[in-house]
Amino acid sequence: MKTRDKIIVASIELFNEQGERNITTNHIAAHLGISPGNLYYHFRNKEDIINAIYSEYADDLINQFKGLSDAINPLDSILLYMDIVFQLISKFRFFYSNLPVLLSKNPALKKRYSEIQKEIIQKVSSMLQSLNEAEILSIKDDELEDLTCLLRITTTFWLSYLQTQIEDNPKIDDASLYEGLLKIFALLSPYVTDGARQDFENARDQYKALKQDALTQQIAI
Amino acid sequence: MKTRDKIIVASIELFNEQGERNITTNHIAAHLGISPGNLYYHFRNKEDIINAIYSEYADDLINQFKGLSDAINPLDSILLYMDIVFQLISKFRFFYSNLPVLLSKNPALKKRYSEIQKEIIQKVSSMLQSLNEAEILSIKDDELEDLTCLLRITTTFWLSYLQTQIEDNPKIDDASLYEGLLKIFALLSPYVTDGARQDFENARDQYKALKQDALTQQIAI
DNA sequence: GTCTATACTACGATAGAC
DNA sequence: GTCTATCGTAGTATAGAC
Repeated sequence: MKTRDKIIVASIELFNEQGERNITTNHIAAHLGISPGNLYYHFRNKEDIINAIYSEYADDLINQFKGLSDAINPLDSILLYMDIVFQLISKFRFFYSNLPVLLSKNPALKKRYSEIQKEIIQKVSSMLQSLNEAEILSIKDDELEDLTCLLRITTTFWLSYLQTQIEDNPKIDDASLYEGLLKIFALLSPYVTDGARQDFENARDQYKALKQDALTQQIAI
Repeated sequence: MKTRDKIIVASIELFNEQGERNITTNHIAAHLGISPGNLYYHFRNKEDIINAIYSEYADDLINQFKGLSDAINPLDSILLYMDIVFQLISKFRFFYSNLPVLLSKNPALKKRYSEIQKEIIQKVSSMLQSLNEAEILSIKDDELEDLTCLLRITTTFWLSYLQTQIEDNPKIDDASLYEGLLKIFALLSPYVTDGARQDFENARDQYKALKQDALTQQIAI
C-alpha cells in the first residue's frame, strides 16, 4: 500500500478508537513507524487528512449504492439501503461522533457533507414513496417530510446515542448496527399496511435473529 | 455576581457560540477582563469548568421539572416536558454538539450524565403510559421501549442535526426549538387514538403557529 | 519519498506579589 | 481575590540532508 493510503487507513482506525481530538499527526506517524516529516510530505495538515477520509467515505457511499440498483422489492430495498448507511457510519464513526464540531470548523467539508445529505434525503424520500405506491406503507403526503427527517436523525445519531448510553466505553459491533436497524423498523411500523404486515414482521424477526446471533457470537469470542 | 459565577456564564456563552474546543481558559479570562491566574483560582482547569456547567444544567433540569408537577392533562404534560428539555438542550448546546467526545474523555461526567438519562427515560416512559391509560395514545407494550428511545434520540440530537443541515452557520432560535417539538408530534402522531385526534391536532397547530410567529419575529428584527 | 532536527506557537498551569 | 510574570509541554509545521 502506498504511504498516503496507509496514513488514511491508520488515521481512520486511530480516530475511531481514541477520538479525532486525541490523535495528533505525531501519533499517526508514530503508529505507522514513519516520521512526522514524511506525513507532512503527503498531507498539508490534519484537516487535509480528514478531508481525504471524507472523500473515501463519499466514494464508498456511491459505490455501495451502485451495487444496490437491481430492482428488488421496495421493502428489501430500503432495508438494504439502511444497512449500508449504518455500516458506513460505523466505519467512519469518529466523524459522526463529532459531526457539528467537525463541520463547523471546516466549511469546505460542510459544503460537501450538505450536498451528499441532500441526495440521501432525496433517495430516502423517493424510497418511501415507492413503498407507498406498492401499498406496503401508507404515508400521507404531509407526513412524508417529517418521517424522512426522523429516519435521517435516527440513522445519523444512533451510534452517538449508543456511546452516550453505555456505561463503560462501548464496543461498536454488528449487534449495535442491527439494533439501530430495528429502530428503523420501529419508526416505519405504524405506517405498514395490513396487507404488508406479515412480510414486515417477518423481516423484522430476521433482523432480531441477526442481532441475537451477533450477540451470542460476541460472547463466544 | 461572584467571579466564579461570571466564569460559568461566560464559558457557556463562549462555548455555545464558538465551540468548546475553540475556547481556552485564556479566552474566557480575556472575555471577562480578568487574569488567567484569577480564573485558575476559581477552577482547577477547563474540565472543572465544564463539570460545574453540567451541575448548573442538572440543577436547572430538576427545578424546571418541579414546577411541572401540577396535575394537568397528560398531553399538555408531555408537551411541556419536551419544551423544557429542548430549551435546556439549547441553553447548553455546546455540550450536546459534542456529546460522545465530551463524555468519553470525562468518565465522572459520563456517570452523572448516565444517571440523569436513566431518570429521564423513566419519566418519558411513564408519561407515555399515562397517555395510554388516558386513551390519548394507543401504544402496545412491546412498542413502548422503542418509542421512548426514538423520542430520546430526536430530542437529544435535534439541534445537532439542524447544525449539520443549515448551509451557513445557523442561529439556534425559538423557531428551531418549536420545529424540534413538531418532530415529537410527528413521532407520536401514528399512535394517537381517534378520540384524542382533534385535541392532538389542535395542539400541533398551536405549535405550528408559535413556530411561524418566531420566524416572522426573527425577520422583523 | 523519507529521515532528522528544529522552530514556532498556543495552551495549560503555577508562583509570588499585592 | 486578583494581578503579573513566567514556565513547561504538546502539537503543528518546515528546512535541509539523504
